[in-house]
Amino acid sequence: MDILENLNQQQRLAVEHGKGPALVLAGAGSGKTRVIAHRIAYLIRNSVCRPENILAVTFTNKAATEMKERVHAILGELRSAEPLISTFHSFCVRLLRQEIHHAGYRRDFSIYDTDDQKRLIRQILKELNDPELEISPREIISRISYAKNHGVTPGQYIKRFPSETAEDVQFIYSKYNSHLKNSNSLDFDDLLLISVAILKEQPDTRRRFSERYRYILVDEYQDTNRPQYELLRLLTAAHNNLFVVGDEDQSIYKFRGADIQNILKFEKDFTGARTIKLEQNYRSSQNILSVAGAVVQNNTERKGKVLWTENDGGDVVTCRYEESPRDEAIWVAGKIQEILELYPNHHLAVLYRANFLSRNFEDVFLEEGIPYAVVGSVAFFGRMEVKDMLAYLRVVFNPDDDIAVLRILNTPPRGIGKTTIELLTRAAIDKGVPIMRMVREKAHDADFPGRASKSLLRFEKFVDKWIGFEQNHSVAQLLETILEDTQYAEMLRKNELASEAENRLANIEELIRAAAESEDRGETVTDFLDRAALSSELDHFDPNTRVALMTIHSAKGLEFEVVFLAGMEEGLFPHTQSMGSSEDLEEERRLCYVGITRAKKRLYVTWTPYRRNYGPEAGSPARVSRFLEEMPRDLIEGLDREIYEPMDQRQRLQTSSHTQPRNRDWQEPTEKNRVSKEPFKQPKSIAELKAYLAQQQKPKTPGTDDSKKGTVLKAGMRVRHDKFGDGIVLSRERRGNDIKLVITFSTAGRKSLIERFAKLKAL
DNA sequence: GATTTACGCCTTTTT
DNA sequence: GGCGTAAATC
Repeated sequence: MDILENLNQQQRLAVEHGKGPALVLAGAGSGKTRVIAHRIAYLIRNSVCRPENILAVTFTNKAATEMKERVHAILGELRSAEPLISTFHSFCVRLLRQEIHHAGYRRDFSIYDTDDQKRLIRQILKELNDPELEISPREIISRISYAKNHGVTPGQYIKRFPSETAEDVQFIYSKYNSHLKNSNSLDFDDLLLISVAILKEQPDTRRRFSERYRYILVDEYQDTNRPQYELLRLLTAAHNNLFVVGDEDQSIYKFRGADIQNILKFEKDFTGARTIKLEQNYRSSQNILSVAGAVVQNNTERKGKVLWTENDGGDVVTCRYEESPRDEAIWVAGKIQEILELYPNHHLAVLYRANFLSRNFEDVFLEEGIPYAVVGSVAFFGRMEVKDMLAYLRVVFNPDDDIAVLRILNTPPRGIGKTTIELLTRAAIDKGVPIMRMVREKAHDADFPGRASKSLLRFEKFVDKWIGFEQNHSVAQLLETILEDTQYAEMLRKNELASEAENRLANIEELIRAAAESEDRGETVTDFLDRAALSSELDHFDPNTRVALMTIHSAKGLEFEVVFLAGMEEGLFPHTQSMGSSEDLEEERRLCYVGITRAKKRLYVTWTPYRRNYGPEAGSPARVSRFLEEMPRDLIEGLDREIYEPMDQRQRLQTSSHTQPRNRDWQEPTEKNRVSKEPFKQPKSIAELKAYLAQQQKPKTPGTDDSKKGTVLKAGMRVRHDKFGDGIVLSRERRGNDIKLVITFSTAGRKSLIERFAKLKAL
C-alpha cells in the first residue's frame, strides 16, 4: 500500500515533512489522526529512522490505541521493534519506573487518582482540625493542581497567588506534598512534573531519552499544558524533530491547565517551524460546517482556518424549544425513534454541557426502550469494590501507600475501629513514618489494648502472606487469595442488596480477568496497576453504540451521523461561571464548535427555559443560548430571536412548519412524534391497562432493538418468568445501574424485578 | 458494628 | 431537589 495514496495535497505535505519542527493546524474532521498515523508509517517505511526512535504522544489511551491500530493497518505487523505510541502520562510513568530514584522515590511508587487525592486532602483537613475552613477539598485539589502546573511550589504559593485563603492553601499544599512523598506516591500532575525535573537535572538521562526518541509526534497539541510543553522541549532540544497536530478552535481543557498559547505561539517557540493547514473537512455537510464556522468566528484568540468540504449542503439545523427538560427529552426520544426506523445503522448522540443533564434522557429512553449508553458516569476502575481490590494490591507492592492502607485497614471490618485508626494515623504523622509501619509496631506493642493489637497482628500476617504469595504467583491468583482471605464477598452480601452485591462481585471477577489478560500479554504487575490508575471510561466506549449520551468534552474526537445538542441555554451553555471573562467565554464557544462539528449529517439543538436550577437564580426562566443566535439565520430553523416569552414562543413554533432543503443521503423523518407526553402511570383498572396496551401496540423495527439482549422489555409487553409464569410489564425504570421492572403475573401477582437477574422472556 | 441522621455538593475532568 | 458520604447514635 502506497502511504501517500489517498492523501490530499496538504496532508501529503505534512506526512512528507523532513526534519525540524512542524505545526499542522488541522480543523475538525480534516484527518489529523490520519496524518500522524501515515507519517509514522512513512518514517518507518522510508527508513528515515528506526521504529523505536519514534515517539507519538496522545492524551487518551483510546487515541493511542487507535493510532497503533492505524499504523499497523498501513504497515502490517512490524517484525522489528515498535514505535512508542502512548499518552503523556503513561510515557512519564514509563520513564519514572526507570529513573525516579533521581528524585528520591522508589520505583514501586503508587499513583494517586482524584479519589485518592480527595481522601488525602480530607485526612489533612481532619488533622488540621480548623473548625471553619471555608474551602472544599475539591477546590483545594484544583488550586494545588493549578499551582503545580504553573511551577509554583508550596513556599511560593502565597506570593504568587495571593488571596484570603492563600495561607491555608499553602499549608495544605505543603502537607499534601510531604504526605505524597512519605507514601512513595505521585499524583497525576507529579508524573509530568517529576519527569520534567529529572530530564532537566540529569543530563545523562536526558541524553539517553532524546537520543532514543529522535522523531516526536504530538496529537491534540492545543490541549498541552506547561509541564507537557517543557517535557517536549527537553526531549527535542537535541534534534528538534517535533511534529505537532492540533486545532486551536478545539482547545477546551483550560480548566485542567491546558494552555492555548502553546499552539498559538508554536512558531515562535520552535524557530524555523513549518506550518501546514488542513482545511478540507471529510466529515460534515456544508451547512453544519458553515454553522460551526459562524459560531467560532466570534472568537479572537485564533489563527483562523476556513473549513470547506466536497460534501452536500445538507439540511439546516433544527432548533427545538420545549417547556420542560422532560419534554425536551421526550421530543428528542421521538426524533431518535423516527431516525432509527429510517436509518437503523446510524450512530446518534445526545451531547450536553454538564453530566446532570443525562438524567431526563436516561429516564425517557428507558421508558421508551431506546437502547443507549452513557459515557462518563462512574468509571470501571473508579467503582468502590474495584478500588478496594486495587488498594490491596497497592499495599502489597508499596506498603508505604498510606491512602491505600487506610482504605483497606478495616474493609471488610476486622476489628480495627475508628479509635485505633486515629491513633495509628496520629503516631505515623508524629514520627513521620508510613502508617503500615505503625501497624506493625502496635501489633507487637504490649501496652496497646489487647483486642486492637490482636486485630492488627492478624492484618499484618495477612499482608505478609500476600507479599510472600506474590513472589511465585500471578496477580490474578493474588487477587483471588485476597478476596478469599478478606471474606470480601461475604461483606458485600451482608451489606448490600443481593443484586447490588452480585453486580459488585461481577466487577471484581472482571478485574481478575483483566489482570490475567494483562499477564498473558507479558505485562508486569506494575504495568497492570499503572493502567488501572491511568484508564478512563472513554477507553471502553463501544463505537457500535446506537445512541450515546455524553458531555461535549467526552465527545471530542468522535463523530455521529446525527447529533442533538441539548440544554442550549444561557447560564448552562455558556455556563454562568464561564461568562465572567472573555477567555472563558471563548472556551465555551470552542466547546460549542466541538459539539457542532461532531455531526456528519444532521444537527438538532434543543432548549428549555425552566430547567431545575438551584442557587440564587432558582426559578427564573433561562434565555436561549447566545451560540444559537450566532448561527446564520438561514441555516437554523425553529429559532425565534425576538420572542423569549415561553408561551409565545411555543405558539409560534407550532404554527411554523418548515420546508427544508433535502439531499440525497438524508431524508428528514416525517412521522409524528410517537412518544406520549404523559409519563407512564400505573394502570388502575384492567380497562386502563388495555387502553395503554392498545396505544403501545406498534411493531418494532430491528433497528430499535438492543442487539445484545434481544428485545427491550417495555411497559405493556407480555413476558414469561421461570417461576412466576406469564405476566405484563407495568413499568420500566432505572434504579442505580440497574433496570427495575414492575410486572403483574397472572398467578403470582405484582412483582418488582431487576431485569438483569430476572431471566425474563418476551412473548 | 450496624443503622440512622446530617451534611455537603451541584461545569467541564483526556490522565 | 436528590444523592452519596460522613458523623452520630443505639
